[in-house]
Amino acid sequence: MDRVLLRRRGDAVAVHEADGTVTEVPADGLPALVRARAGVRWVWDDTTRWYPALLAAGVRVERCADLRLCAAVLRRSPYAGPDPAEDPGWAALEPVTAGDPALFDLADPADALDPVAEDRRQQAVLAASPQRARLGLLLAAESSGALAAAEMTHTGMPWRADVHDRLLTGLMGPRPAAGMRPPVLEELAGEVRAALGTPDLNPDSPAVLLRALQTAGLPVEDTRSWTLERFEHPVVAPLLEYKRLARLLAANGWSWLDTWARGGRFRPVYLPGGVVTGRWASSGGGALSVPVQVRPAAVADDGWCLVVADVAQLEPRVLAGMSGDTALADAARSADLYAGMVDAGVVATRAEAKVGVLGALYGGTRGESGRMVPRLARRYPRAIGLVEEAARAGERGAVVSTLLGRGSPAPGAAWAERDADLGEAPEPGGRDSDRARRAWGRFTRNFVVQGTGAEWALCWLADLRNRLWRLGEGRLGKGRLGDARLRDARLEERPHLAFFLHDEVVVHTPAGLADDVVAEVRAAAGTAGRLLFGTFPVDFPLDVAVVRSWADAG
DNA sequence: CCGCTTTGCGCC
DNA sequence: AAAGGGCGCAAAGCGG
Repeated sequence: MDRVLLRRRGDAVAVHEADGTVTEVPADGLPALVRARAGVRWVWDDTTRWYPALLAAGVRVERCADLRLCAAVLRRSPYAGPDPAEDPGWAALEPVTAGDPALFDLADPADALDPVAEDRRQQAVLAASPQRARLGLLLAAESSGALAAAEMTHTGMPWRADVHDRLLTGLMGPRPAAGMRPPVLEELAGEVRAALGTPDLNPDSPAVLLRALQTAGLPVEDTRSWTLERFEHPVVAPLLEYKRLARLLAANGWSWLDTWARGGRFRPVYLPGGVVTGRWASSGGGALSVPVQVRPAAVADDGWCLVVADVAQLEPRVLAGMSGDTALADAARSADLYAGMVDAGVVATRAEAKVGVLGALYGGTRGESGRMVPRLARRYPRAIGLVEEAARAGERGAVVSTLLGRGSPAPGAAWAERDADLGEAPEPGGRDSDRARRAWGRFTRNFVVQGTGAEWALCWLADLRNRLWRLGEGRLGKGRLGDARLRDARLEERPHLAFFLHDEVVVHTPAGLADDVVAEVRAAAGTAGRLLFGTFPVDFPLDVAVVRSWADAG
């Protein structure tokens, strides 16, 4: 496959071919060049600096290598090892977003880096890796994720502001003037003030509210809703309702609509590789926590629908695969892994199975979770052994790795942070440091599973992205649009990814292709399983729904 | 006045 | 009923 590197040269772009020849095109000629060369893997410093403009010009890229993201993976990977030859500028390079001043900055730090040398270095590191196949897959998946992320920001999630507005109005009354409370919230605030005998109380202030609650005789140390729920007092009901609505107003109210859901689309900014485990982070709009409450506003365009798919119990299935635990994989043969554990007689109830598995993944030690884990360890020694070993490694300060070779950060500054998080003064005798060590062990325990789960999801997304494109190609070519339109059919005119969150995707598709999309979503999950675990028999069943509104899924 | 931290809560 | 991992965000609070 051709590997062609693009490099900015003032107003032009230098095009470096695999055979070493270099040509230059003016920047505005790039979309045509990229469109003309299907099948190329485009190598560039950072997808966020190249791809949005191509998408805006109607050009979709099939493959790329994102040197920034790949450098970050290699920097920490135990399959690569530290490379003193890396220019530290790569570690300092930040992604950019539209409207970001850095985009228009003449002194973009990316331009001081040498992508040709960096690509050569990365290829050499990969070639020397003892786990070349896995690490190569991870780099490809990470880069593909960068493409998918840019595409989803470009196309956005269909979002009906009118539906969202009706929903808000129905819950809290009409939109108030800036800085005022909506009527229902004002009313609830009044009830809270009356119940506490504090006519001037601002319920938005936790400190003030806490003092008022204590003065009213409630023995609380904080104002969290699950703390309040424990008490019978006239203030509890209106206060909980106030908090629920105030939260919705602040996080996904009218100002969120104004800012993030303009033009009929919600366009979050995804940050691939933004979490140490390899999960994506997001910036702006709170894409990682779109409350169930507002999902009715995500409605497909007329004549289109949403295909919503999520993986049931991704992490325990991934654990079965990476540990080669056939007993756990047997339980995972069931569409409900927890039910599979009950059927196998490991635990008595589904609830026990769930709490036990979560305890194993997160390091739960107390309560029912702590009691369940030893039972699971007897039945699933390889799976539990893998996470226990990851925890022990973290406790002694060692680095752990995902299946494909994403390395955990070394403990160091983070240990000090963890101590600070616990909010306790250092004690002589090492109790705090033991506590920090165990906390780090819980992190590394979870890292290997969460991180490998993120790798599965990346492979799923990458394969699905290509399948959706081809699906659009075939149907548009044969069908309604005809050959002339085919070449010009943009991403947003075909079935496309609209949203992604850890283990869930939403595809926006012409209604007539929905069944094909469902098949492709399932096929892509099969691909991801084989890419990570080969022939090891672990299933990744999906819950899939074809709906008009996101709220109708699940 | 700004910018950072804390609090509380949404998601997987 | 809460616990155990990972996040982002808004408002309030606070220090400079």
